[in-house]
Amino acid sequence: MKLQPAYYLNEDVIFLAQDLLGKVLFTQIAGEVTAGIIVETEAYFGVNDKASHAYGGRRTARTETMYSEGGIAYVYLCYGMHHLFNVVSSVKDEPHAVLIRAIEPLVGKEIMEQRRNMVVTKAAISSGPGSAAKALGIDRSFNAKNLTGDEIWIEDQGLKYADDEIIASPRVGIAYAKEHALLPWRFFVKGNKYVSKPNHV
DNA sequence: ATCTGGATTCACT
DNA sequence: GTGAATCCAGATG
Repeated sequence: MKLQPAYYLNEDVIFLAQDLLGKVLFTQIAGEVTAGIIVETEAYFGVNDKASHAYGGRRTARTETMYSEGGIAYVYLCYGMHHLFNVVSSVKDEPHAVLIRAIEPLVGKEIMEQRRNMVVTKAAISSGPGSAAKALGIDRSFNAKNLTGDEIWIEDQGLKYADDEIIASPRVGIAYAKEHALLPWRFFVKGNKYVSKPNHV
């Protein structure tokens, strides 16, 4: 059920970004378990990706997390108030990562409602990377945590979306990356209401 | 030591 | 549609 370390060593981050759709992301904080089905991701293609913090092989205290061996979390604070959760993949020194952009609440919905101060029937509760992370209680303390531990992990519960239910489109919020902004490295589940906008092709 | 801007969201108009 | 909130990492002096 729980994805094992070998899964995260896959060097094809584009494949991984698609494969993670339908997997279930769990967190356990102070004994409270919450989980959601991953319905939207974005691939960040290591040193060759202008949109990546590790573009050009840049290594700093922050990006060092992405250079680690796959299977840990990379959590980054954006705009001073939003935590963005990424899955670090591939082998050591290959800084590939998958940004989790949206989840569909599955376990601990009441807890997520409290964290987000809105009812779970509202799509906005976990739509968009900042919201999804907040619903699951993820903050910077999760940075570099192992994804096979008991605080945060991902399970395969047998849910698999068909190819025609998965849509690939350009990524969001990275216009500064110029030509790389157009690469279809954002993946989401067609018609799922928790997918962040724009949710058309 | 100081400055700048971002892988965003929410509350208004 | 538009703007405000809000803070850390990275770059520069």
